[in-house]
Amino acid sequence: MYGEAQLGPQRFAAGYAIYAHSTPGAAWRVVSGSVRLDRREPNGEQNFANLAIMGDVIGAETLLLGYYSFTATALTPCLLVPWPVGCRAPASESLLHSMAKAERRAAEVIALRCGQAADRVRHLVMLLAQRSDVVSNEDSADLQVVLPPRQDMADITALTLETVSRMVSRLRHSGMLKPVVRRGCESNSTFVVRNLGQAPF
Amino acid sequence: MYGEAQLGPQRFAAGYAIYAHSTPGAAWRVVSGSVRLDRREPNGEQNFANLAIMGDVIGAETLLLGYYSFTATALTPCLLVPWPVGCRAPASESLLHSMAKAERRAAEVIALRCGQAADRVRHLVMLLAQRSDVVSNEDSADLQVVLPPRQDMADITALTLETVSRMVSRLRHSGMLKPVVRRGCESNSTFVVRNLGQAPF
DNA sequence: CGCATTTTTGATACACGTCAATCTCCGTGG
DNA sequence: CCACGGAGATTGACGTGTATCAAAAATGCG
Repeated sequence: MYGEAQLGPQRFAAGYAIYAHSTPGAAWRVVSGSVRLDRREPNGEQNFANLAIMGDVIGAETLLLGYYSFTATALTPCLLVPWPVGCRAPASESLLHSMAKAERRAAEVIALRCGQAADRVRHLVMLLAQRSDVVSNEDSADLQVVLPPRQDMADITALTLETVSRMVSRLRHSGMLKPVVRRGCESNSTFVVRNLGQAPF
Repeated sequence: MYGEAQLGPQRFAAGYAIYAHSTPGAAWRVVSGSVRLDRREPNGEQNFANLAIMGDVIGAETLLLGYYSFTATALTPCLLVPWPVGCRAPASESLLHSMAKAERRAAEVIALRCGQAADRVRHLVMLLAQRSDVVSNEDSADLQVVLPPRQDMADITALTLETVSRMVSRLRHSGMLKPVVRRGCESNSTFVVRNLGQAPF
């Protein structure tokens, strides 16, 4: 008997290939972290196709096809659990729920690719930012974010890694992003997010 | 008794508002034509969120929520039928099928927003092009396309309408798009598409 | 036919891409 | 412990593709 669906939560390190296009496997729900989905173009390239974050379901197409349509890669350290499992609600309702969420996520990713570079990067940061579990003592509105590598951020926003790097630097200087200090040096991927009076969107 | 789900196929003219965000209604399948979905931003604006073409299901979220999450507008004359109706397959399979298709469509729309302007417009044209029912006598590989207004094409590709207009002109001059003649004058929305040796995508 | 809307075309400006050099961070081995 | 090398990130200089602004042309509608 295959044990895939019975496996428990699974952790993946940043950059880790979670599953590959057209291989068999099951669906997962993203508990924490962020995942990029890529599709194989007719010419063989792998291009960014979608983004999954906390609460999103990935690989649902395997329930119908038996194999994955996309390739999934961990952008940041992430935790996945098999899906659907222990759904109290009927299967179709669970499906509808994740379908509705997927459509909203797709609309958000599409929105990440219009407007000026500064806004795109800022929106991406806000999308990835989560309420910080650790540093919740000082400012109640503070969030934390683990940014993916610059090249991945560039793929998501349809910018270049140089432009993304410049925009992240600008956000740091403006005070919106404050690097977290570990072992005496500032991380360039983990930040405290301070949403200073920016328009809610 | 409400008759929505029992209604038959329905036609919409280009530019017609099919349904509005947060109003009650049912789901539809697009039989022909193209539809844009918009989402209401926190600031009140309506922004392009997704594209639906032949075979896509729109408004599936109403099965769960009872109301629409997006606003739907006809980009070109289109024909919709209620969904799901007369599904021989079990409901969950039909759902999965449309979910998988929605994910692939989202990936395609995301891909329409990267690369150079010329490629983006060309890809959009190829996405909207259908095997022409009428003019199928001369060249077997010829397709036909009804282009949406330039402003809508601009919203979809994240370009400006001026740039889109220039790219369409360029495609016309390159011979890829040939305007259909009606009442003696060339249409600027209906074209015969000739995929001359361009890369398969 | 005349007016409003959409589309086309042109001139100019600038935001971002491109290319390249430098810097930081880590792991490896002497 | 430090030297070395590779990968990713940062910063700068410059060119270009597209946005912007503006005007004319084409189209559709009453």
